[in-house]
Amino acid sequence: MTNKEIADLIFSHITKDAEYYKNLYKDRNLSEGAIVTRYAPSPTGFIHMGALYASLICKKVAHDTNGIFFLRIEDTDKKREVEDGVSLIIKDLKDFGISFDEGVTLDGEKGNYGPYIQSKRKEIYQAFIKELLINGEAYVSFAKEEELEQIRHLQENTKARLGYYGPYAKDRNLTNEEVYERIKNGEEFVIRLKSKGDFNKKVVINDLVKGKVEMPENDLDVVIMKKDGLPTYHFAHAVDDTLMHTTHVIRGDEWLSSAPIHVELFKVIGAKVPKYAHISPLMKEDNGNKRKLSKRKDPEAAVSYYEEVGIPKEAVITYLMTVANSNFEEFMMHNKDKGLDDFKFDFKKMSKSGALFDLEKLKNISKNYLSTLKAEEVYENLLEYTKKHDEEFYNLITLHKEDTINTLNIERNCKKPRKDFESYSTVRNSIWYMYDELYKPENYEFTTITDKEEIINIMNTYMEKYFDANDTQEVWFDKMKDLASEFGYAKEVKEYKNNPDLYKGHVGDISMVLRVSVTSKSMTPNLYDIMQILGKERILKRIEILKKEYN
RNA sequence: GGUCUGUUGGUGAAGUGGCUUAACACACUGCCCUCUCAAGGCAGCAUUCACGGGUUCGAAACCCGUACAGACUACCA
Repeated sequence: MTNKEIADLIFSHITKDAEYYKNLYKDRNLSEGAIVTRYAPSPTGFIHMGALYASLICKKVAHDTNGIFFLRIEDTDKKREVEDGVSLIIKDLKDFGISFDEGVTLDGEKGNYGPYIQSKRKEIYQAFIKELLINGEAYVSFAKEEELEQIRHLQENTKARLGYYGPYAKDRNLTNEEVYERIKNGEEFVIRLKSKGDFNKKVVINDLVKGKVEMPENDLDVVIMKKDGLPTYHFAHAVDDTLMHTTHVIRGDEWLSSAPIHVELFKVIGAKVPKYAHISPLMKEDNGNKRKLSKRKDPEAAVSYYEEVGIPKEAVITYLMTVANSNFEEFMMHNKDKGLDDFKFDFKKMSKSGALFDLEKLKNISKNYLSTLKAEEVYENLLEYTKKHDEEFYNLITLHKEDTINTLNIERNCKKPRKDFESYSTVRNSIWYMYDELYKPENYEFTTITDKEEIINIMNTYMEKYFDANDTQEVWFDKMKDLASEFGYAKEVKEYKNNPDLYKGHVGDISMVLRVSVTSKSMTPNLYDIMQILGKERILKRIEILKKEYN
């Protein structure tokens, strides 16, 4: 009995061969040096940081070279699949500006190399497998779980290498007659690669990130088709990336160890091995050890965390690129007018070891990013954020739109803008006192001058004698000096420091009285601007509140 | 057990045999500036690159070994 008869028995419905598909999916006509990458997740839930990181790199590399970046869904494990998994992936990535030139979309597929969902490619994989079977490159295996376990025990006891290979791969030697019989009897089976590799010989992987890695050749008879007729990752990878003409496979470094399997698989289907880049994962410190950032254990690993805290997507992307390419940060520092698109990604600048995910650094990037926005932009984003997370504040900033924008604009339109906010969620805590509705001081943070009578005297005198809403900042501050002088405080801080005995304090102490009387806070942005926004009536009202408290 | 990979301050890192007395950035500390704050400026923070050998006139860089950490070793990806 021939191999072909076995192949026909199993794959009676497969009429096309590998050659057919190879001819069907012609080479992409791309310019010299164009890189084709793919992001190929399993639909097992929402996107996390590590996935965003990997897809960002894939996209960047492709687009830097006028190449193609496509999305393929690897759903060959039906047990782990999650409902809406695919749309979750697409939406989450889109939120962060990661979109695809080709592949699976929210409404159908786009591109000429589909289907892009592996479960829809069953016949394609099977055509390749059928051919392998006929050529004797693969074989039918009936080994059950218990049998495999036995082999493993034997290997452990005799300190042999684990796995289904060489002398342990008994089903290699099954006669076609026996195979035929057992299939006819309805016995379950898988298809395994009949490996020609030699463990004592080396394969070299020229990895774009890890460099030259030498490993023993694969000699494992790995499963290429599971009993449900779907391929394993290894085989699907070889077939898909051949047919879809992926030039660079960028994936997590947990795959590096199985690269020899993939090299053999590409060879056995008569295809060229793509270039590999095995990237290191984002890590997290855990009891003195590093471990992979985990979606379940670490809240900051969930992409939704940033939306909730109000850290802009742009900051997250910038941070990830900073981690990905160590020279990106310096590039941005020296090219403030340029953006991510102007930067050229380089695998050589990727770290070989996993970086600890640094939330502090991300916050700093976020803070800097927010400081570059126009007040109106901050306002719009703040509206969007509070609408979802802080309805009370949303209503207030909607009602007091102009005041809010003016407040956000304090010391913003200048060379060295303020960097008060690290996220949208921290804005309210910084400017709440600008809203009468929220202004219910529980604690006046007076510092040097704390005498209640003195404070009220200063405020009365200021309002009666010095206040004028039309003053420029310079005039206003000169008046502050006069006010200080009137109460026995030095006009200049230096003057006070030189002759501390001559004065009760200095002009700064007087400003502090005003600041706290009007906002209750000792730390605020420019006082002049704050008072301009509040206006005379509201300032007077606030002084009344203070007096009530202090009488 | 086997096979790979990694290890430079608290963190991310630069570094490709002499320009290194180890960039830069975050964090931290101090000073300056200043009406407070946020910034900004300046300075400090690894006498040394996990450890031990070797090669060399010269090593963080090259070689060997050890330790530690991580990955893989599924009909999961």
